Amino acid sequence: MPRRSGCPINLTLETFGDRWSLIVLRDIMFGKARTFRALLAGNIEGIASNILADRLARLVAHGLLSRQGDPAHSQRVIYSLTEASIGLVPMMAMMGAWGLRYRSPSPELGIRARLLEDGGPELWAAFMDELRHLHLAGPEPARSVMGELQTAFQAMSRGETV
Amino acid sequence: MPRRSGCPINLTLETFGDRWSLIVLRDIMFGKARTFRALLAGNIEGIASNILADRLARLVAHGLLSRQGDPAHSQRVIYSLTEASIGLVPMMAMMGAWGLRYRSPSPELGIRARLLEDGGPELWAAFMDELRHLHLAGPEPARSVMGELQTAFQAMSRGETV
DNA sequence: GAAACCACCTTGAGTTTGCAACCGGTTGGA
DNA sequence: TCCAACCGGTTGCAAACTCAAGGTGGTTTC
Repeated sequence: MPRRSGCPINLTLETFGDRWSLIVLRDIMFGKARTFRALLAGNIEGIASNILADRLARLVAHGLLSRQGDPAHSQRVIYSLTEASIGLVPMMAMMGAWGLRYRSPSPELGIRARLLEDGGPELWAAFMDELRHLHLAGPEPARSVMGELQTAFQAMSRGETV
Repeated sequence: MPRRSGCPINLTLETFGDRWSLIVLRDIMFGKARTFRALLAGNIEGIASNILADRLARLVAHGLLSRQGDPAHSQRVIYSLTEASIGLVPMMAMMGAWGLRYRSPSPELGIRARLLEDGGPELWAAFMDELRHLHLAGPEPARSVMGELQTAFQAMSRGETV
């Protein structure tokens, strides 16, 4: 694949500079969906199946996802994050923080971005360890950032102030 | 404009989730190009003029750039960053950091990403103050991050180790 | 008065997107 | 043994977008 330039920002954009790739990664990262059907059904933006199929293949080709069969279900395919996509956590946090500040998201979806921003590098590291446990068979971490995000989201959905 | 969802990451993607918008912002932010011609000529990825025209208009419409005529040259247009696009500095730093780590950029272009990552929030804040001075008539800051990046880039281009 | 420069537009071919319907194979329950 | 539900996708199609090349009308400089 010919690169437009060797600039790091450009290389990042060439990898997932479109309107869907990061959405798919977000769903796998925060939404716990790991299969084609789960991603298709769980996506709130309403991704089309052909676009999802294309992006999953592309992300696997770029090394941001790995693809393995489920031993129990011969036709089920499970997608996992890789070290490269887990490395996107800080960038996701910053993107969420920007959207939170300048684009007025819905409150219950914005709370996760706020927690992720406020937590800073320490929380990102804990979350990345958790993702390594879930996707790369890393050791089980003491802290569950996923649980904290989930709890805050549910509280917010009930209309509480966090 | 109908939003696909209220998720902050999605809203961010809807604003500049394509292969060129951030490239244009990068050139204005780090490359000091402020006019159509300068952006067209200075862009190392070879952006086409119609794409540049489209993205400039779109970025202005989204509030990421402002557009003003040059009093000295009636037909010259000068584009400036806004508070919202200056707020992208941390995200740009993170994107550069990811590209640096996982995409092996060219050394002379990678050095800026490394400096920006290593500098952390303190350096980002200094850079943002400098951009406010250059684009929003803010007070002149004591530190010139732009100069530091430039110096490092030139040293790297000469083959020195930084 | 001519040449260079200015922001941007037009054209036309090729690519990508989004939607809806569909596919053959697998699984779990009756 | 049958069947409905589920599995990861694929196909056809129209609309939208992308791109390079070349051009536009006007302004500034020499």
